[in-house]
Amino acid sequence: MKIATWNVNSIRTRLEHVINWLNQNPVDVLCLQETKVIDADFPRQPIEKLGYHLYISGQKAYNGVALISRQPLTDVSAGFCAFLPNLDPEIDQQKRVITGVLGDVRIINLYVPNGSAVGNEKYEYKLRWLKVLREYLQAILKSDAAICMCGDFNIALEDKDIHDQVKIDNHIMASVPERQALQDVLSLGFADAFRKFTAEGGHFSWWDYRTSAFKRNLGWRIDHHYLTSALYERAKNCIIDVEPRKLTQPSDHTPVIVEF
Amino acid sequence: MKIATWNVNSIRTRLEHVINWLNQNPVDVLCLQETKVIDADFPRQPIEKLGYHLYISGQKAYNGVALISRQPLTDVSAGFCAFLPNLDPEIDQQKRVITGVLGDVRIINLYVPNGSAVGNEKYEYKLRWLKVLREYLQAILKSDAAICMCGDFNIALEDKDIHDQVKIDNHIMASVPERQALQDVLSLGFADAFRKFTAEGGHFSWWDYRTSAFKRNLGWRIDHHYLTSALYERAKNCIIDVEPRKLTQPSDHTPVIVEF
DNA sequence: GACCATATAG
DNA sequence: CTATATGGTC
Repeated sequence: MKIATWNVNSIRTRLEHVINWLNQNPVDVLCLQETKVIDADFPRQPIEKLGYHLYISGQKAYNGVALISRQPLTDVSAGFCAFLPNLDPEIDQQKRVITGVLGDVRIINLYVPNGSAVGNEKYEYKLRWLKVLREYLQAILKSDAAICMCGDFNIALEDKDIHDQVKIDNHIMASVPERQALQDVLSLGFADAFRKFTAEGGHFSWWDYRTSAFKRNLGWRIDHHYLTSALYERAKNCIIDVEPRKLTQPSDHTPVIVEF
Repeated sequence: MKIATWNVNSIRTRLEHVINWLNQNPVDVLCLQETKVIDADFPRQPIEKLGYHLYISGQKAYNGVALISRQPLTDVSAGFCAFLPNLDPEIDQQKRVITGVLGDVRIINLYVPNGSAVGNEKYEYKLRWLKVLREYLQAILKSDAAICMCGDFNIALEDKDIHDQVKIDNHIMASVPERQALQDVLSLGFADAFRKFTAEGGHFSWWDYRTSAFKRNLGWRIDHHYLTSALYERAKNCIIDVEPRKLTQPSDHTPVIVEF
């Protein structure tokens, strides 16, 4: 089973890239983030014409997540409230969570808030959101054992996940509080699939559009697959496909694929 | 000598179309309107690399005219005030006029105000502008005999220059006062090059982007070459090239070419 | 309908 | 730098 994650930065702008990539990379599930489109306007036909099933949770202009699956998924739901019914539903106004089950694996597709800059309002929201994510996973873990939680986490846990031209100190996506908040999430029993196979740094999944960051390979590894232990044991490989970032009008992120 | 006029509706968006068209249509002078760019940002290199000389008068977002010429032009100037120094310079804030001389022909490239809707403020400006144009031409006629005045006039002088699905009565670009204002201009001694060769209606140079107007051929002939009498006699043909309007991301106007 | 400006986000 | 929303123009 192959599960990929890709922040496409607008599915409508990136539709051709996604279709071409799926044709060349027949994964079982492709998790998209930043689809940036309401459900009614999602380009559903072109995906389904390729033989995939589609599950989406989008909004206007921002955020938005989608699951593209070769086989039908079961128990699909969007938002934290699906597993935390007592939660203030306001947390699900931003469409950042969608989940479904394939075989014995629950896939959780996340678009973690970026946070803008350390200390501001959006940063506080990011930390609060990660706390809710932890509760959400606790609820899910009551019923599901094999979980693949993937997506754009907007956090690089280790300095070696970040190019060396940036002052990491208190930088958004690398600050101690957000790293700690993510570690608190992972402490429920998740491990980074990529790090099972690759120890060294210099592997990135996101390069800022600005300052020719990709050309200079000034990237960050912020798109992850976090697996519960039994699934982590089954992981056969986890690779970053840099090719789509080389295309014209690329997303600033590139796909990451785990195989079981 | 071939002189073309083309409202490109943004030279930056249409640069490739213009380059391809020039390669396939080696005219002596191409007059552009609605370049929509300040002079500093005009894509000068790609035009000059093709072997053309470039003379521009642009502004931010709106209007803007340019002369693209195989040979250098002489006596190039922009704005009405170049020939009417006592005029309030405010009239030249909108970049709608550029002129230059090739051989014995003075080319005047115009972007006549659209006028928005009959009776409103912009319409009054259009009528005032056409009065100033008349004075401008009177000044030029003191020194120049052979004049090719071309561009987007935003006026269809005859009903047969307009498709038959529109209520022409008092319609902008067809109202009596603006037609009269243009006739007053032409009465200085100008004649429509296109009508030297083609009497029938149904020939258009502009089709609204909306309501699939081009597909249904619901167009207007509002882009013209008006020639002084001696030059009118020398005119060998005048044709509308509809092809560029068929391209993807086209301008809403298409080129018109006169040959002497 | 397509373009530009501005604002916001990343 | 590359997206989207809104408002203005044609």
